[in-house]
Amino acid sequence: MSKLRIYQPEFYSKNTVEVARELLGTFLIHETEEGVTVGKIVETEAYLCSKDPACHAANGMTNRNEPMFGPPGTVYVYQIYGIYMCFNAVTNREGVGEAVLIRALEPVDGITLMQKRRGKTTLKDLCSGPAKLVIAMGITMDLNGTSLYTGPLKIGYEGGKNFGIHTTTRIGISEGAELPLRFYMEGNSYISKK
DNA sequence: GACCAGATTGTCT
DNA sequence: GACAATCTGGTCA
Repeated sequence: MSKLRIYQPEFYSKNTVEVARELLGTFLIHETEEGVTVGKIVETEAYLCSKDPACHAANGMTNRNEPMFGPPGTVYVYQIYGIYMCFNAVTNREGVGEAVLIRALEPVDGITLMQKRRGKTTLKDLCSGPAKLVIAMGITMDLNGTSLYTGPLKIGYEGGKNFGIHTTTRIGISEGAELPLRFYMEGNSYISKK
């Protein structure tokens, strides 16, 4: 993990679908006082502003989705169903309102800390869902609006990629559910759903 | 294994 | 006042 390279703003400034695909196989790193946790991203979803009723930004900027309209590489964390939270990486350009939802991670480092936070020991249960990985990584609303290249939460990569990418429809939404905007790493057993 | 109901609260209409 | 980019734990097979 020592030769991880952190993605710079230019990486997030591209087409949202392209960023969602390229994020697969990269590493999410969170440095906290409790310790460092690292997970490999194995599942993502793209949320496009235009023609995507499921996107929070589809109906313009509100108090909640304001970070989505920030510069690319901004962290967008929001609470859902009262008790859970989800983590997004803002993409495209400032003012557009698009982002990539991180849906699942494969635990890489700081696993005992993840197990402590989750109250579970099974590796596959630690990060196999958007709300689970937020808990395992120790992500909170404090990170909302921070930067993925200067803050404590970062995304980096190492080496090349050698795996297939599956494209399917998204999960857990009522509108725009037919759009093929979910991507996951082929053959990985840490995704949220097969 | 599959299916289903309940939890619980910020945000928007 | 209704809903939401979910998870968990229960039941039934």
